[in-house]
Amino acid sequence: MKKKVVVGMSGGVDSSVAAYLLKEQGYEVIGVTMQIWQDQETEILEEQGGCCGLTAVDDARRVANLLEIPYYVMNFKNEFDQHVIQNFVDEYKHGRTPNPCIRCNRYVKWESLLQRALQLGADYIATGHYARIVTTQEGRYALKLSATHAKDQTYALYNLTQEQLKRTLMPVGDYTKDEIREIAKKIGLRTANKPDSQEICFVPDKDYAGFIKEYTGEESAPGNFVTPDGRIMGKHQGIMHYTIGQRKGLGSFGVPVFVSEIRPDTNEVVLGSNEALFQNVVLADNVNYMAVASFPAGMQAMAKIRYSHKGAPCRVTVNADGILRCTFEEPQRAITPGQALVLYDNELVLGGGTIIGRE
RNA sequence: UGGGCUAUCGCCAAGCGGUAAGGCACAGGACUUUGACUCCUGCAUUCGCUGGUUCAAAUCCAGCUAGCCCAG
Repeated sequence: MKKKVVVGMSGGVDSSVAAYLLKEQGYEVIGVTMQIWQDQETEILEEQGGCCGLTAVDDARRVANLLEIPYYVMNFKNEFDQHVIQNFVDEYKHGRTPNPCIRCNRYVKWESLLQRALQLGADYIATGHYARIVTTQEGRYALKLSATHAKDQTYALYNLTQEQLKRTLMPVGDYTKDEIREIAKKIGLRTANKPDSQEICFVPDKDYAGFIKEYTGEESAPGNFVTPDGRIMGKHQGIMHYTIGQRKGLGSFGVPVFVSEIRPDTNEVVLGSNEALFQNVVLADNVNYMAVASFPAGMQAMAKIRYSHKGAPCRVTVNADGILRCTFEEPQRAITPGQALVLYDNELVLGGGTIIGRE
């Protein structure tokens, strides 16, 4: 009997081709678009290529018709609000810089979608992510870099659980983006040239501080820009407008200045030179183990501290409280609390955690 | 009220008679399934104002205005 798979279809090229490939491979494919966030404004902006709007549904439905697979739209707005948006807002209010895509993947795209898929009698869920899933000799599931390292999305997926990975297929991870577009063109997908999505999908105008203000109904509290030694340099608009390493929007001080620290307790934003942004040690919590069940003390790894980070060699130790300590060989720029630390062994994702501090 | 000094883009600042450097900020674009960073492009027909000298002035001269400092 054919294995059944639910494919999360965004209407974009990648997930469309994923559905096609799985059908070719002999799976019984069901297409699903997750409604996670939508309002009048985003519907318009979605046309530039988002992941969760009306045109997404139209495009996905058309692709499903073309592939002759069943297609459903599922509502995950509550789950998205609860696990992604609320956390996003809360993190910013505390002076941290969250990566909502990571939580969306773990809690919405996987946890909730997988649950619904299983209810439909599916064996797997699948997406159009550029990553591969492998099993280790110890029988663990782990993400592996996609065929094109340039287009890799493992960073945003480090937090998936063993149970989730066990039931996941990522068929486009074996191809390059160009190959995927070729396939899309070959099978006549009208979305073959649709641009890649970007920006936070629920804040398409990039004004996330404005979004938080609207969502919470609270004004952001202005405070002081200060030097590392406490001298007041000016007024800031509220802590949530800033992130570590930021240069734009701070005002003129004669030389470039960057946000080096955010102090929610005193509502201060510390400004300093670019050089002051480099540090060697990252502390992280909520560690998720992927390719290995634990990290032996002093373990060597390559670590990424943000999505676009190329990765750098480091040594890792986890203390009794479960706090991960990662010491880089070379100082890294703008280690930012709230972002994820993801550890790699060559192409394999060893695991990762949420950055809570640095030294 | 005498004497001296200074007035060039939002900020800092080159220029010293030959037809307005640069930095910061800002704007737009590129990059990017997070926030940032980075990169590219743009940004004073005009030099406090008014006259004068000169082929030619932000650059020299005079007056005016404003700010700063010293003396009263």
